[in-house]
Amino acid sequence: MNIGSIAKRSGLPAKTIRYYESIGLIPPALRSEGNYRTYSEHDLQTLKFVQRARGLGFSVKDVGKLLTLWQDRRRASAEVRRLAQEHVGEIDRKIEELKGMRRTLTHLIDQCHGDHRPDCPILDDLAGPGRHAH
Amino acid sequence: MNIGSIAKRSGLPAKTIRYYESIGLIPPALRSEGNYRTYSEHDLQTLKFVQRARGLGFSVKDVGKLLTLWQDRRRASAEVRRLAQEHVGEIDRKIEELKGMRRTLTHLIDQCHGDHRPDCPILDDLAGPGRHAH
DNA sequence: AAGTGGGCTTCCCAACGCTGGAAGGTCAAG
DNA sequence: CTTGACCTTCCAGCGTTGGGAAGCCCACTT
Repeated sequence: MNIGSIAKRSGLPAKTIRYYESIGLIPPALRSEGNYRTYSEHDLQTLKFVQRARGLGFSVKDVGKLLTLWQDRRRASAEVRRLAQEHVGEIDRKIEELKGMRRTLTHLIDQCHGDHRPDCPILDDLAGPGRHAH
Repeated sequence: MNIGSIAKRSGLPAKTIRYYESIGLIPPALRSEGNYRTYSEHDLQTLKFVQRARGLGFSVKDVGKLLTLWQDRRRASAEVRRLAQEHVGEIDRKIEELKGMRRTLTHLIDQCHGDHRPDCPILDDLAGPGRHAH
């Protein structure tokens, strides 16, 4: 299986697969006589694993840890659980940050009549404190 | 006022201010005899504006647009409002994406006993369909 | 045998928004 | 005059790709 086929089947672009190899996230692929990367079904499983973990927002670094744990049959599930929980914590922080922005913005938008006139509470607020109460 | 002072007062690191100047987000600062950047109170207002807009998650590019609108006394507030609404849309998309990840992760975490044993539904799920350890 | 077209290779550059560091100039105080 | 804090420019890198150039490989047709 060449990189194009495994790319389609794993859902990861060929470029990304080469990148993951270059940074050591996945081991170097075997090469054919013509120097093409060749992949097995097992490699496909690995790449699918990576794709799903990335889809859940894990950093490439954390995906590396997960891969190691996955391949270690003696790992403690607590370790995986802890990684996942930390990640949920990060996600929660991001959500809260975004919600804060959202609150402020919608509040400002509500106050802005949004017509042809230049008066604009949004800009007024960005321009500095003391012009509007939140 | 040198860059260090305005950095402290605006909340933006000196490096960042130089960077903003280099990409044209803010106009080049006047220079002292010794080639130091010198800033006025007006510049401070501009930098504070930038800092607040960035804090609301606007991209540097959009901050540029907001600055232009801010300085144009004839602008229509509708333009600003539209920019802000688009930004809220982006924020909503990000929040939904994160919430989706969060849902999946917490579901998996709930199923993982998280002790010393190797059995781990989180990894089983990442490994793909049909591989559930039951 | 030669050509054609697609896939593969490596390498470099761009993107985002900074951040760090090196090498050196300026300034005020002791 | 020296020290040390501040400033200058330039270069490089972070993370995760995506784009594209230049060239090799392979299977197919003519």
